Amino acid sequence: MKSTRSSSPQLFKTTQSRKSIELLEDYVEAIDEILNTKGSVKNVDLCKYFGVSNATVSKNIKRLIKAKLVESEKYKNIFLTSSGKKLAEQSNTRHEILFNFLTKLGVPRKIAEIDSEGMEHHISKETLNMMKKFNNAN
Amino acid sequence: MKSTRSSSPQLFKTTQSRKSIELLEDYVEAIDEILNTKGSVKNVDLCKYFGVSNATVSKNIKRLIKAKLVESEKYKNIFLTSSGKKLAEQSNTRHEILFNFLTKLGVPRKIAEIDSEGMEHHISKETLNMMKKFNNAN
DNA sequence: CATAAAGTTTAGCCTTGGCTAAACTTATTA
DNA sequence: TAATAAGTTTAGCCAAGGCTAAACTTTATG
Repeated sequence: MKSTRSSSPQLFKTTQSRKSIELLEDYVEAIDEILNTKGSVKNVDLCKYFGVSNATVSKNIKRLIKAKLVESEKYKNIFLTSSGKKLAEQSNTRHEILFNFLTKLGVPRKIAEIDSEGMEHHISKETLNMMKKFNNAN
Repeated sequence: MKSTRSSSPQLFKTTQSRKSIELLEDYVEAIDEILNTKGSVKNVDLCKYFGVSNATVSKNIKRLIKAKLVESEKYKNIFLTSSGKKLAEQSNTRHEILFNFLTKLGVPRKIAEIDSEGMEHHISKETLNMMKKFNNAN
């Protein structure tokens, strides 16, 4: 019943890089979603989505461009590159599996949405596969 | 089957504060664990645990002291205050529920350990309760 | 018990991801 | 179409959480 866990020094990821990957993933997911709902994406859409300032979005879009995940000309619309699209789809799939899993577990949709948002960057392929199995069986 | 999720602009937490809480929780958990295994905690123990430099630990310990979660005199052992202990216990409980849940779901221990480490700060009370139920039923 | 080794803190640097204010561009509208 | 409004970028700030190198304290050893 208890199944005590072992101490886990240094399974801690290289924090700097991990965090910035999270940000990139969140952005491509958001851009993909906004594209699918309103057809185009600009700075202001992402401000609203993330609840941050226009300056912050502008800065982060530059990071995405440098990472070759999005394309955009000054003052113009924001697009996903093909690798941006690929990443967005991967993130989305993960997100969906997790969200479905939580709702099937009995978590209310609203809360499942928040939790899956938070957890999605911290789940291994293996765990995700187990969740998929669970989803299919329930 | 699909159960599409709603777009979730601005369920994004106030990132700055959230992150620093995560750090505090990780530290009190680590301190608690080290205390329970080797009886005392010093800078070097936390360096090994987190895989960061002595300078980083020193700086973070100051944050913990400012937050009244630990007590420590210069160059001396590190202790948890009563609120530090309380926080450590809460974090531990969460961690354990999550870890047990993942293993019961079929995730290998090693991976469950890593994943629960990453996810524990992003799980709501509600989801945790569902996991507890699942644990008891399986 | 003096000196070397080990451990801790401090100083100063870097990057990330926030912010506001100001400058600049695009869109609207009188 | 000129003037205003709306949107975007830039500049410059801040805090968090990393780092190394140097200073300082504690512990161990010859």
